[in-house]
Amino acid sequence: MNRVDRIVEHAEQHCKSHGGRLTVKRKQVLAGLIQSEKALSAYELIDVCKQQSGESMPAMSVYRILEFLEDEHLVHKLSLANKYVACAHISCSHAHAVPQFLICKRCSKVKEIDIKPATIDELRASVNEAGFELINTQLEMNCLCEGCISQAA
Amino acid sequence: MNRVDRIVEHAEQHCKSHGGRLTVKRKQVLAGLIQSEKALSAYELIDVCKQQSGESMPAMSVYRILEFLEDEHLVHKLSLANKYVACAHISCSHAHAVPQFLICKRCSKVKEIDIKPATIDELRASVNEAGFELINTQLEMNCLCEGCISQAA
DNA sequence: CAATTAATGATACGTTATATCATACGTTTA
DNA sequence: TAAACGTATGATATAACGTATCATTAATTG
Repeated sequence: MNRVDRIVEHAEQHCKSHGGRLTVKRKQVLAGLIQSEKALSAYELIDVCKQQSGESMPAMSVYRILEFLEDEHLVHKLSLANKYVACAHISCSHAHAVPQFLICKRCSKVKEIDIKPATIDELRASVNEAGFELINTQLEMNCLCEGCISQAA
Repeated sequence: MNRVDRIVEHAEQHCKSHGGRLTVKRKQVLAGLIQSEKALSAYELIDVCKQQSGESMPAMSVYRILEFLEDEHLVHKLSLANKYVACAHISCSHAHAVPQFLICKRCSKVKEIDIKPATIDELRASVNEAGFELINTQLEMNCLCEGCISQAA
């Protein structure tokens, strides 16, 4: 079984464990995202699905499915790029904190990292000093990835 | 002269100082953003301009003008909210570091803050550890503002 | 197996943004 | 001052992104 299938299988177990159903369509979408190894827009994902399965996938379905996958924490929406990316930790068994995302502005490769809690605390303190309150700590940062840095050089 | 006009005047001086032209239309757009004291979508801004001037402003123009104002650092685009906000420092004479934005998810009020450089450094270090490189430090964070916090309570 | 709930299909529409070509306006300069 | 040039705006079309709604099909449960 290949990498993608293994992850999808984990995802299915995850869903089953609390009554969710990872249907064929949903698997297609998730597999498309995992396969591509980068963030895709909803419409790029439609193309990927079409290529992989032959049949076309209506935009409406993709959005519905992405919403489901987000609720299941299998996919993250990246607002900075208006794209979606498979969670990097689907196959991990332990719980994960809110992740932070490094998004390559050039090739859309995404790295999901955990920033030191102390740094997050400092951030939150700065926010509170300003009278605001963080409602989540999902930071998204525009970056260049290793590959694109060396290409640019 | 009122607050908005004073800021617009500063903006005009800023543009003139290096050959930019803050035309009537551009002033309208900028003034609309300053007036509203929160982030607006391009189309909300069209409505505001229409109300203020009577004549309608084509979407194309607003986008062009927003681009100009961004280039002049008079307006920031907030990707997290798909909205635009007037720079909080137009009237300041000193140079500013890259700002960070606290965006109230409920009412679109925006606070532009400077996070402690040390915190930014830690952030950048985390990013570099992951093999990526920050291409800018404009963080955008989903928050609740003071007003909305107390309302929610 | 009927009833109910969940998922998908189909269609339309709303919102956000860009491409392109034409027109008007300001400057410069001959 | 008029031609020439660059900048700004108008007008129109279309691309890209996302949601609303109702119908239909599939799965689950009583």
